[in-house]
Amino acid sequence: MNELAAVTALAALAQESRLAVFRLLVQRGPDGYPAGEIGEQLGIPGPTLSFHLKELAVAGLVAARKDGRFIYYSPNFERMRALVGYLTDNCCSLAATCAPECAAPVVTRRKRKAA
Amino acid sequence: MNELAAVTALAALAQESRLAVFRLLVQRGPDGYPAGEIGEQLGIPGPTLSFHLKELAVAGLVAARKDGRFIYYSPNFERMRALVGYLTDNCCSLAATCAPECAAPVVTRRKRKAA
DNA sequence: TTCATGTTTCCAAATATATCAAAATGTAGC
DNA sequence: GCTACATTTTGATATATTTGGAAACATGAA
Repeated sequence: MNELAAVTALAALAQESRLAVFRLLVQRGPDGYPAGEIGEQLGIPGPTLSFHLKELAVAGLVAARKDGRFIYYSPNFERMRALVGYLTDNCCSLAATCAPECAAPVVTRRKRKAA
Repeated sequence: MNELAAVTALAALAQESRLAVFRLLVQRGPDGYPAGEIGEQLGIPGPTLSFHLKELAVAGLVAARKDGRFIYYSPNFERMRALVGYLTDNCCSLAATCAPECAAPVVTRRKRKAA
């Protein structure tokens, strides 16, 4: 993930409604929810929700799958993982400062340069 | 870290200049850089930089320390760690989906409830 | 005090974002 | 075809963010 992609993803999550939408989708898992269901659960009117879903989709954080008249939105875990990876790699000091789950990480994710 | 704090921190990082500033400070470490040095390294005019530094400070991501005529800005690693923790806890599916450094996390960061 | 320097505040303009009513699009069933 | 429903697009408006010049503020040195 490059800087532009990171900024885009961060901006997508840096908004109350969108963060709520994304959290809801994460809770739900890969099946996702149709737009209407999301709007109902969070009390967001259609056009507003549509606007926010598009932002999340542009940032690559959610995927849309059409099924009949419904459009199911689901979280892109891979993308989210990439964002967290970017933050830990670039925005924390050394090694595992921002990877709290790891007591003592031994290997990093970086590819070794050819000698 | 609650939702509001998360949104604030995400918004602080969701801007090209600010992300660059924060990355620079992280690279630098706890000693920090005076504002002028940051501006010079990144080519950001004084008033603009001041505005961005304030945003980062309000979000709790940087600390300011005065030393003579200089104001040294340094990253708040604890805060960043909290943000990454929030994201992994709330915005990733199960367990370690977004903690790439960990092959098999055994313990979580959560405090055990008193029995 | 005066000067030079580092940084911020003030201000105004340009740009971007958020919201939602109304209209449009797409789809399923009749 | 028509109707009903799910969702998006349009378009207008309100609000917020970003930018940087000029001026102000703060500090240290002479």
